[in-house]
Amino acid sequence: MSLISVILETNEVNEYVSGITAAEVITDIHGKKHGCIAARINGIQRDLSYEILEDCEVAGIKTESEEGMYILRHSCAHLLAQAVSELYPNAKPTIGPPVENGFYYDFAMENIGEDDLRTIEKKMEELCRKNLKVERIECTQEKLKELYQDNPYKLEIINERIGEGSGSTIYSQGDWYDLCLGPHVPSTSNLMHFKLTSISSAYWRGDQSNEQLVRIYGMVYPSKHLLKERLRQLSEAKLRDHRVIGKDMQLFHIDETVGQGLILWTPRGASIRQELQSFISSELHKQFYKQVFTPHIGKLDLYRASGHFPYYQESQYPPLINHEQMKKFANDGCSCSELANKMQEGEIEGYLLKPMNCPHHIKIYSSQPRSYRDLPLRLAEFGTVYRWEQSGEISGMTRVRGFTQDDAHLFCREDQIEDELLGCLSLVKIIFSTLGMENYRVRVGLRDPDSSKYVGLENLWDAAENACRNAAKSLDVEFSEEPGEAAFYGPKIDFVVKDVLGREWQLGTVQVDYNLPERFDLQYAGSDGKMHRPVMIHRAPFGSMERFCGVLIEHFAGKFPTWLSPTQVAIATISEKHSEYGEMIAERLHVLGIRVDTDFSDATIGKKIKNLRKLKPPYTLIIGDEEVNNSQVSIRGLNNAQRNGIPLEQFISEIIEEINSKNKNYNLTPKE
RNA sequence: GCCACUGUGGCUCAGGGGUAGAGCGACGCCUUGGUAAGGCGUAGGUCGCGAGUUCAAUUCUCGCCAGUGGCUCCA
Repeated sequence: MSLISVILETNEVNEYVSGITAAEVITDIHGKKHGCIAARINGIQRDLSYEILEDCEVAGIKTESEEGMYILRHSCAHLLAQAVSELYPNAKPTIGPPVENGFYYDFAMENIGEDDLRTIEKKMEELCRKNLKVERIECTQEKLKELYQDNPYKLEIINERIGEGSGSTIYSQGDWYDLCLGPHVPSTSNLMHFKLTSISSAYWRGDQSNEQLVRIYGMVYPSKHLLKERLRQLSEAKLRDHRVIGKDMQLFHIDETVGQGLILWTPRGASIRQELQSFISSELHKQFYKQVFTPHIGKLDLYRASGHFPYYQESQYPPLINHEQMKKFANDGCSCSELANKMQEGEIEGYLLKPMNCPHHIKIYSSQPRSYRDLPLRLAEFGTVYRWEQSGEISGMTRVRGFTQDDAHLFCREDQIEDELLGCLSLVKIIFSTLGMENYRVRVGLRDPDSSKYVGLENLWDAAENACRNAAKSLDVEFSEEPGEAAFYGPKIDFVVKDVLGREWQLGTVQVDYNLPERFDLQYAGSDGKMHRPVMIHRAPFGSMERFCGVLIEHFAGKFPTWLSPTQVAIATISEKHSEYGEMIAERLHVLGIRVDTDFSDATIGKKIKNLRKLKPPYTLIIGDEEVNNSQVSIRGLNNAQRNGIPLEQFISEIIEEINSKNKNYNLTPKE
């Protein structure tokens, strides 16, 4: 019996008998109620049952910790798979990892419905109550292949990841086991507080050409309380959802008779968009951008030249075919399938709803000779584009089929790229910081060296990727470099935010493009008297007005700062005899360009306030005898704070200053 | 596009083989009320669309459309 030295989290060193388990060490340090789910031994996650044979460092992993939660989720995924295997003997488990906020498990099995989830949950509860011990068992590759002879998915993993002659581990609980490296909770009884949340299809290994699997999602928490807390959070998040708020506040409307993914901006939403566009336009002016306007369609040949039509044909609205050619096809007895082929082959003439603004802007560039003195040329347009997004993808304002980019194309010399990128990024920064959007991540999308989808010369790609990296560094924000995330024509810098449900959306983007100038043979006269090829930068700091507004609605939970708010001032009168004064105020504010909503009805003041609150006005003016007699207003904020007896003129000058400064609650934060 | 679920007045939702109900909102009357629902009344629905089964379909079946959660895709 030999002694080993164990370094604890506190840096103390204890001596134990070799063969002691991680659990015993942790219990020795923290007592029986240590709240640990697993251990970290020499930095490696281990089961609590792990036997310690040599000198090492030991630390407990608390269940509530991020690490602990992932282990809990992972174990619960196993529990789910066990329940499914018992209820559906033909189901073949594939993989089931923990993910942010929960876990999922993919099965090759018959399709099941939501009711079946409840049955599976019951089975899982039953297995929890059985208090099954979760055990780690070492297996050779041969043994694993034998265990999984009926499961081609597991066999695929075994063959790929586990070398011949070596082995791996399975984790068993009761009669059931799963190929897994662990670690896991000690017993199924640790997994009582779970809920299966949804069901979907998924492709084996995420590849559309592979077999479709049934994916079951769930969540699990160490206590009933935490599970309930999470469910409460989710239902609160729903109230913040831009689709819910958009309806409540009448910001936009989507009508199935207009078309899927086509946004109708109603007056209130339109006022938000208008303010944002004015804001960005003024910033663009400061950076010497030139505003242009271009049509919503362009000839197919234009998009053949740009490459968009052939490359993205599946995700565009079908072309608008010329009448003449249609007639000719009809006379020739062209069948539908022949027509489809002609479209595929590009043998048709007509127009395309523009999927991108760049070709139009390029034609503006090349509409006259350019010299190096003209560069950089920055052409900006709120350009509306149309893309045939997959029907299952369309969602609210964040994924739509017609959207307006705050687009611009910068035509510059190669030596200007980095400065131009910096200018673009500063624009994004100004916008995000003005709106208080701090929770974004920056992604530098690079090419995937193994993929063939990218066009252009390697050395140009390298230069452009370096320029993006350097520009991103200037942001002083952490960024990730992601191979395979580049556009097919060049690298890019994306700004990504999360919505209330935790889904990520790309907003702003800055992309370097050597490809289109080449395709359209763009030129400028250099100082050397020779012709040169400019480089293009595509950039859209908002991304699209639709998506940005959707995200912004959630960011503010509908409570927009005064400069953006669809209703900037609401007015409610105590009784009808105050209507005249109310009208007068509304008129004065309206003339000053302030957006006002009123309620002068005969309802009680409490009711009027309640109703007006649905519009989420930053300020509600209450008008009664006091105010009328003294030319005052009483101001009620959305936070219910109150300032009474403010002279009307003072309120007007204060709110105008607040709006102009784009500050929230400037000088008008009501006293507590 | 794929899988699951959902679709009932403007909104939120109940109901369910015998052609529909509530609350809020709207409108009208009463009330003239000081800070998150005063009272009474009225209007408003081919129960997403189209077929089928049935004596009878909003309810059951099928197809389509749209929405929701995922998967895949995203210039």
